[in-house]
Amino acid sequence: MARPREFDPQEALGAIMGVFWRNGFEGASMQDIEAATGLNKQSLYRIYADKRAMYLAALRHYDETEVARAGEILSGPGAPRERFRRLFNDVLAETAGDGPRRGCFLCNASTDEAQLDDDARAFVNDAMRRIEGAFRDTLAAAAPYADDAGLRKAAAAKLLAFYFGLRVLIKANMPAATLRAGVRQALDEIDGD
Amino acid sequence: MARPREFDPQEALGAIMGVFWRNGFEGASMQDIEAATGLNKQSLYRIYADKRAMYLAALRHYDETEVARAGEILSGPGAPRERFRRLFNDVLAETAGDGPRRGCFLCNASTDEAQLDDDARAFVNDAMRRIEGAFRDTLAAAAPYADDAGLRKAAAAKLLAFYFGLRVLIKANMPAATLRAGVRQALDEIDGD
DNA sequence: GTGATTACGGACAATTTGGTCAACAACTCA
DNA sequence: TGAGTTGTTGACCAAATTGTCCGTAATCAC
Repeated sequence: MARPREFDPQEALGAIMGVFWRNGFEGASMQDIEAATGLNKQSLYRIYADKRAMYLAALRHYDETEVARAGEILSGPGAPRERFRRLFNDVLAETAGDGPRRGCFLCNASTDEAQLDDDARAFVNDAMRRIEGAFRDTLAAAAPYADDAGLRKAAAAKLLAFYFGLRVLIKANMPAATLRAGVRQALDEIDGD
Repeated sequence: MARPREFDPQEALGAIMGVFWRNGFEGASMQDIEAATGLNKQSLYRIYADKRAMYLAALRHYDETEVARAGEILSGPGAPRERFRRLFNDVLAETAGDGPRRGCFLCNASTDEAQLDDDARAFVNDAMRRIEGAFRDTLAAAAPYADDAGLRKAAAAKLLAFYFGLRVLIKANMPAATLRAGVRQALDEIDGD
């Protein structure tokens, strides 16, 4: 008994995520969000209480799409080294074009930390822990990590730092060749068949 | 023939750096800077043309103090592994207290990218390249890196990503024990005596 | 048609932002 | 003493910020 919604909320959320991902919280103005979604403030404020709610929703959306995508890659077939190769190559793909490099939304958000509320901070930290867990699970697929929880934890932590650092360097416009060499080196150090 | 300056510009610059380091460019208001330096806007604007000049000066100051400190650690005595151990331990020291973890100013700045001008962006990128160069020079101190430029480049890129990733994870409040394990693993993979 | 909901545009308010200006006090050097 | 510079305080401005409100058009169910 009412006029139906004409836009797709998920599509709008994707656009919102893009803006925050690129510009950060303070750096993204409502004007930017209006332009990216093609909606105006009223329609947006009907869905979200305020700008922070939009940011939190964008973080969740990132988690459900990009982080989930990494999880799927890691839970695919093959030995750990092969799985990480797919993951790192997927990340390196961002260096292909010459468009702007967005890096990792979680890293960006954790840098925005000062401007964020506790909810957002906790969400980011939790998402990073979950990625670490996925790294550990991936390593557990083969020897020598399968039988050595300590080694698994250490290797996962090392790869996690490498992973985020890689994304930082990508955003900082490091030459792709340098990054590829680093990835090759990191992959070579993953044991197993 | 004039009233002398009553504050130490270097000291003020250190305080300015701290504010931008913690809060980013947009996140740091002039009020914050006034409070941190103990000065008021007029005194600040007499030294710096505007807020961006302050930010750029803060980046330079970071380069001359913190980045230089890393360079000194790396150019110290010992085999490459030993030097990187000192560097990483120095970075991990930030996890000791329970104060706020600031992470790496360069990483934070590169995230602020969208808000920055070309000068700041170029400076950050250049500083990262110089750190990469220092990593390469450090590896060149011993076999097998001394004789293999390709290996040196790849290992330096890998360690660079690990280094920045480590600082991201520190800022994201990763447990110190996890990070120490990752550092140990990364160090073990550095070849040489 | 009537009522209800949605979208849009513009106007609006309240606050905060970076940055400027003026006036006065404090200090050094000649 | 007096000229010249510096620091401090406070007022002030123009612009941008988030968020609200109103009026109008469009679209559904009844």
